[in-house]
Amino acid sequence: MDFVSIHTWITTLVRKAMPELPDVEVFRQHAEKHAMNKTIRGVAYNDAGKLLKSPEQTISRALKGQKFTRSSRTGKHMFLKTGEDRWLAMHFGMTGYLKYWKDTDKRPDFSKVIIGFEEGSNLSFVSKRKLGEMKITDDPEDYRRENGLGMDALDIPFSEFRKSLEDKRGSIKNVLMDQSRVSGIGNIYSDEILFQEKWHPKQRFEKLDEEALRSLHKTIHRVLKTAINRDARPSDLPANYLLPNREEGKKCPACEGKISKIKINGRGVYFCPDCQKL
DNA sequence: AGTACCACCTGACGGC
DNA sequence: TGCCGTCAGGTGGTAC
Repeated sequence: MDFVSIHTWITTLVRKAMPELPDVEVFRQHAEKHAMNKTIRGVAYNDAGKLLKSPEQTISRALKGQKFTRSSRTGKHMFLKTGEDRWLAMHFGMTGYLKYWKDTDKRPDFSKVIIGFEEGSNLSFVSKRKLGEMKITDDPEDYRRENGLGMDALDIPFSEFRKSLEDKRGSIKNVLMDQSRVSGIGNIYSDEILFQEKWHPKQRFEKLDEEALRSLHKTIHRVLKTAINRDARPSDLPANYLLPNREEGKKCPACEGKISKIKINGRGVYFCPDCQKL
């Protein structure tokens, strides 16, 4: 193994916190497993800056002395209930994640907000950059409406899927990532879905027929579910998936071709030009 | 309406 | 070793 391969291998291993739907679902499960029904002693803020969309005081007041009693998620947004009509809403931007920890030497770097429980453990909102958000809302459903979020990509039945996209036009890549129609799919997983469906990213969405739409809907569900079952670690996805090989020039897992990279709206898009023809 | 591009932020990495 | 340019999975706004 040469140096470049070793380097790629290491970055693949340590790469984490890719907050699209599967990642946020794993954060939610992590919170559900560790952080529920424990009395909150207080909240500490560390360079949280513009992450906070509610004042520190509002967040602290909503959490202190309370317990998280429920969790929910829509797309890439997650919610923890702290009281009657009080929910902590979180979005993780490009680098955020949640981490439950006990010993001080386990505190993650870049813990922007630390929720401390009376028993001595903590839940960190970790983010290297300040692109995510945290706020208090009285109802996740209102929050969803206010933010113009479409139905969750994992929950949406086919009839709703078809309806919410019926007048939609443009590249299939952009359509999949439009959070106002179907929420939760980002740049990474849209690449995987298109690879599985063998659509070129620039395929016009409006050209898809009923059968193609049905297949797309099924594949969205399958890909997201598979990722969640593997803790949203791209390197653990099945061998016939694109994501473990999402790198320019790498061998396509389905044919003898090589993976290409193009730009769409300034985002890096990876696909196999032999499998995914326009 | 769809697309391109910039801005928001800041760490990580490659090249020199 | 260090400086500098480039890039990154998020969203939102603007201009065409």
